[in-house]
Amino acid sequence: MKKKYEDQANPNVSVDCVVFGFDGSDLKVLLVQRDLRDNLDIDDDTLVLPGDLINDDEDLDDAASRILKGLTGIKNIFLEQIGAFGSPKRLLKERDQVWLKAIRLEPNARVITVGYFALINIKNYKIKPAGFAKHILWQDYNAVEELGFDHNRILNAAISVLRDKLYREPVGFQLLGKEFSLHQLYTLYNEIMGDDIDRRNFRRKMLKTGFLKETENYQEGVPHKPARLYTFVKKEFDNVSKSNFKFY
Amino acid sequence: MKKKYEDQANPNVSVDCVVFGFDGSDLKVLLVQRDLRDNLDIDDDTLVLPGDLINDDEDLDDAASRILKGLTGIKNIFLEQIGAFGSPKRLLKERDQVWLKAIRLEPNARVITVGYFALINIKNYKIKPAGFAKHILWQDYNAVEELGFDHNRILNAAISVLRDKLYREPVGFQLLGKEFSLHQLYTLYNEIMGDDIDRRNFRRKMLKTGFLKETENYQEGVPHKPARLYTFVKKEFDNVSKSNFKFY
DNA sequence: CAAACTTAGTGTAAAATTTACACTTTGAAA
DNA sequence: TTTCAAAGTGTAAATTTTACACTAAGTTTG
Repeated sequence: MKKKYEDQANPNVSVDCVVFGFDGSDLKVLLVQRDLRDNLDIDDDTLVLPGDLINDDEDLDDAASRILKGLTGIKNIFLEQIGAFGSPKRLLKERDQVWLKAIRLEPNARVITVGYFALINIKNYKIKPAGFAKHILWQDYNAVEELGFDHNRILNAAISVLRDKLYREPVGFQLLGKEFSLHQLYTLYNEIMGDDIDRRNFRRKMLKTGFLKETENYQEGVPHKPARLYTFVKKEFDNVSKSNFKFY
Repeated sequence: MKKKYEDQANPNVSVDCVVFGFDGSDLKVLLVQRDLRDNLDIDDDTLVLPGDLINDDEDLDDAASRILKGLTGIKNIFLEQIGAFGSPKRLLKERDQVWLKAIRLEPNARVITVGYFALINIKNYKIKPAGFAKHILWQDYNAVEELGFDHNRILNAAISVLRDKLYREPVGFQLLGKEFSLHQLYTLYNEIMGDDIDRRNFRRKMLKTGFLKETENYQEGVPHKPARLYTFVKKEFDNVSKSNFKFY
């Protein structure tokens, strides 16, 4: 099944997206089983990052958005480029070649890919069980094994960028709901940064800055004392960030 | 004059390099006057970043090295990718179109470019006056005006990356000679970071870490007390950097 | 309904880091 | 020998970071 738009597709440039999600305790990545996605009748359960060739008249960012829209149905996801991956050998694994020959008009073309990373709130954009569910899955970041193409490399680059951004930009909130408890934020940082952050110090540091606004709402349905929920106020962060604020 | 290797060139992917140098007081960028470089008889004094289409069998990093080797004659330059630039409109300025039509086999091809930035010690790699000098120049970073294509955008991205790296990685030493005075290092940071760093505190912070090794040499030929020269010891830095060391 | 469980929520003191700040020294040039 | 330019040097105050442990509140279980 060749894609219908492949006649506008540029054979040499693709985009691949690392979509991170957080389920409250673990970091997840969105992966695709490419043979199912592409309806191929080949023996290949290889997982890959969602991606595609770009169209000739399409901006790179737009290509990434298009791919994510196709997967999650949602536009306006937090999305940022992480760089280009262009080893001439990046498509030479045997199974990758089989896939390329089955799907691409020019399977031998040199393809460089541009990596993106996206952050979404898993609960907001639940993958629809029908159709999609067969070939798309949230996998625990720590459970990811060998992916197709050079996608492990892209994933590694993405996690570095994510850690870096978590450290100095208010991107963690993208992974949480609009309202969240300090504990959820704490767990997120603790999990992704890998460090062992002091819970009390974390709380104080976050609250002191003033960019977390207390709501009147509390957690519901939890089997313990419900935590107060907060929202992130970007305007306040912009003040703080000028003074070189660092998250943990 | 079509380039001789253009038959191996991939028409859709190029590489552009932002080469930074430091002359002791100002940050410089290496620019090329493209009509002279390409021996074109067109009325166009547009300056651009050094760059070229990649070859089909060539890694992106290698393409960047090739370009820099061509310009400076030197391999093993500090070189790092800063990302892909792929707006479909990036080549549409009128003068850019004239140039493309004069030089490219496929002047209308969609080209995405991968930006690199390089740091070199100006004194080590002086541009040879013969031949080169006509079309290549070190320009003060602050004096850069409108460049061809989307190269101002690439330059902006590069300076951000440079500042970021100077802040947390020992890359400043790439811009200096093997032996340097603390004052030279200070000037470099002060100039590029734009901040007003306290000289005494800077000295102390740098020395305390232990990755600067005192030599027995002093500046020569300066009309004042000559400063002691230091070298950077990477091994020592690697210890320090684990504890999340930050330059200014 | 009482006990057990789980997470929420809170303060302080010591250590480390950052900041602000000014005068003396040394060599070359005038 | 005077002048000039940068080299080189220390301290005290303020701020930030770190380490650390108990009580409160709601749910579940026996």
